[in-house]
Amino acid sequence: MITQKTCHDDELRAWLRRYGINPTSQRIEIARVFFSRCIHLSAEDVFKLVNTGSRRVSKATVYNTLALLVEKGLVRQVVADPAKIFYDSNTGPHHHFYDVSTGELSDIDAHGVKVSGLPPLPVGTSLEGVDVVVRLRRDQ
Amino acid sequence: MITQKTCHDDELRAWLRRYGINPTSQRIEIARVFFSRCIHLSAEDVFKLVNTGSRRVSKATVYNTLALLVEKGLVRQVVADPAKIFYDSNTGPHHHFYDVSTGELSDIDAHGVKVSGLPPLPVGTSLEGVDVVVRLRRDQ
DNA sequence: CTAACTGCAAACGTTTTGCAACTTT
DNA sequence: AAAGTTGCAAAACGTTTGCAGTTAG
Repeated sequence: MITQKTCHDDELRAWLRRYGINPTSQRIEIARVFFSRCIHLSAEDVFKLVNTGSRRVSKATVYNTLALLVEKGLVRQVVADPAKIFYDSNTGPHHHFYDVSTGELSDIDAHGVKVSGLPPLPVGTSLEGVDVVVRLRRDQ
Repeated sequence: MITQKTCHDDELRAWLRRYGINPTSQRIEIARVFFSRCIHLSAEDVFKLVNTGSRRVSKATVYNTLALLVEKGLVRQVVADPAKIFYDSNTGPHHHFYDVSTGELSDIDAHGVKVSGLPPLPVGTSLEGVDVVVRLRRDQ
């Protein structure tokens, strides 16, 4: 299900630096999993992926780095599952299908999707984002 | 912030029974907090509210009962905060503002709000619901 | 040398679970 | 007695933190 594409470290290093992140070897490993095909990953997924084979990255570093990637805008958090946070390397405007039976998250291109008729924001606040989660259940 | 309206036990008993829930004294206490004004409550909120004064309801029972209320459709879960689940006694169609600075959740009436242009559901799945969470941040 | 980063383990807050005791029929 | 419900404590889970040790500029 989770595929891993090999990327040159130089590419990843450049990507991180472009966003003002010091590219350490652990951060490059973590960046690699987001550069690869699968874009919806929990912290646990990332931890497992970077620790396949001989590499060793601790949980603390995974969480620290994920927080850093979110802060710097390379990756965004998706709150869809009560149990865990997903990290999404697709930072363009889009929404999500969330399969409550499997816990799987998939993209809905924001192209064409429109949310209209929202009331104005409460005064003294500014918009962080609009999340649309379409929850669905697999039929038996 | 959290107000409590007194309700007759008979009313609450009837409400629970209507949904096929055996109305024990603890379940009545928990139902009471949802019958009252405030509709967005975390499990912790409910635990505190039912344990003001002399009443004693354990955490396990709070969680058991909340799960039961969700299963029977008296209350719905709202996933907006990564740290905790909200329970919402407003089961009609509506959406939410979520203030990321305070953790406060407030309703957006679905009246007038329209989500259009969503792609068809994946085959073999059926719709559970569409959640729209407008995340906002308090200005400093 | 210094500042930044990492790993471990322990702590944290929320939620779940096992089980004995208590109700209710 | 049987079935359903409750409370406690302990455990589980994802996440965060403190700090000593390591690495990189």
